[in-house]
Amino acid sequence: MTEPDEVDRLVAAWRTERPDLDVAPLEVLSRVSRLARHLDLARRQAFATHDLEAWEFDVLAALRRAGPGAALSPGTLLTQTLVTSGTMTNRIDRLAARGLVEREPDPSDRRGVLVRLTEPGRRTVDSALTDLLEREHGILEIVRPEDRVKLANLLRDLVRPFDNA
Amino acid sequence: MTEPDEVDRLVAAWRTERPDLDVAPLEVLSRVSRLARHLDLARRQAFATHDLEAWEFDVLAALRRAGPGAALSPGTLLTQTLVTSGTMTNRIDRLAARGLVEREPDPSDRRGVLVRLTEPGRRTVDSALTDLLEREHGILEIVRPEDRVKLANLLRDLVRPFDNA
DNA sequence: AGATTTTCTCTCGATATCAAGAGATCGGTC
DNA sequence: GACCGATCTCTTGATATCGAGAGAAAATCT
Repeated sequence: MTEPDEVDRLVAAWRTERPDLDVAPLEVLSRVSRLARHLDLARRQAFATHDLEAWEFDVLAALRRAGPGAALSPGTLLTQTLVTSGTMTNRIDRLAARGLVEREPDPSDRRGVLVRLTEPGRRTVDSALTDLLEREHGILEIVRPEDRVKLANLLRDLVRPFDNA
Repeated sequence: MTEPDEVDRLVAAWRTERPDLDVAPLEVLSRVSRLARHLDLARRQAFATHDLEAWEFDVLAALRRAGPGAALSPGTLLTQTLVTSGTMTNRIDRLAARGLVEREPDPSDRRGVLVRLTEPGRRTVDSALTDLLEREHGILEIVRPEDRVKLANLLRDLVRPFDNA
């Protein structure tokens, strides 16, 4: 251990007040939560340069990953972004108002709608992703390459039970 | 690597659509964000048994860590929980309405208020923490004890730059 | 002392989200 | 071929949060 961080202080405080409990899990899981919070802020900053909110990127990125010319249903998008259907309707509305996506009727299901990335939408998400990855690369630089792999593998083990369930 | 997870699929999709980019950072940082999301849900479930919302726990836990008989100002609480002052006012209102905390005037600053944990509040946060740690211990069981330490140390290195800034 | 700046909590208006349900269509079954 | 549950998107109402600012008291400066 090098220098104590906020979680070290948190854990120490709990050990004083609740010496009966084993608070060791916090050493890992509190750091995961806190790091995620900081990453969220960093993402927001990276996207702000491109006039993009974090939620906008999430939706555009899902469409971008689907490949050129692909169009996804709101249902698919909401399972990928983990929001409710009402929220997704609202998001698509606003993205369409900005001209970043288009809604079109699903030819094979008259209940359904397909959301397609426009050319400006593609350009926006592409440049935002480039920026984001640069910034994230900078965050990881402090960890040795072989430790990044180790980290990725351990985190995969921790996430898998949730993904499956 | 054992079996692919959601992030493996995400990374593979980006490598197909954006072969020009180095998406390796996502292997670590996307997993951090996703794991944090799942941990949030798990926390909510653990607290639901105690009729407690996650935000209620955050406030009560900060007070509990301050030690028996301690009372904290709203200002201190909001730096610890990273919300705005308007939000903290609302939270204290509701916690006080439930009888879990009490507001009292700050004897040394007439602008100020001190928030104190009531006895029911202390009991509630204590039992919720016990439950939470049990659940978190279960989540970490899949990782070997020495790897938990490794994980904690690597995560500390990643978080530290943010904590300092 | 008086004046100015800072600090502290609370109020208010706007907004994004969720949960629940409506309306329409699809897919399978009798 | 008509029902009937399942599925899909959108609407609506409630709520927690944020951001900006008000009001009061403290700290600082001249």
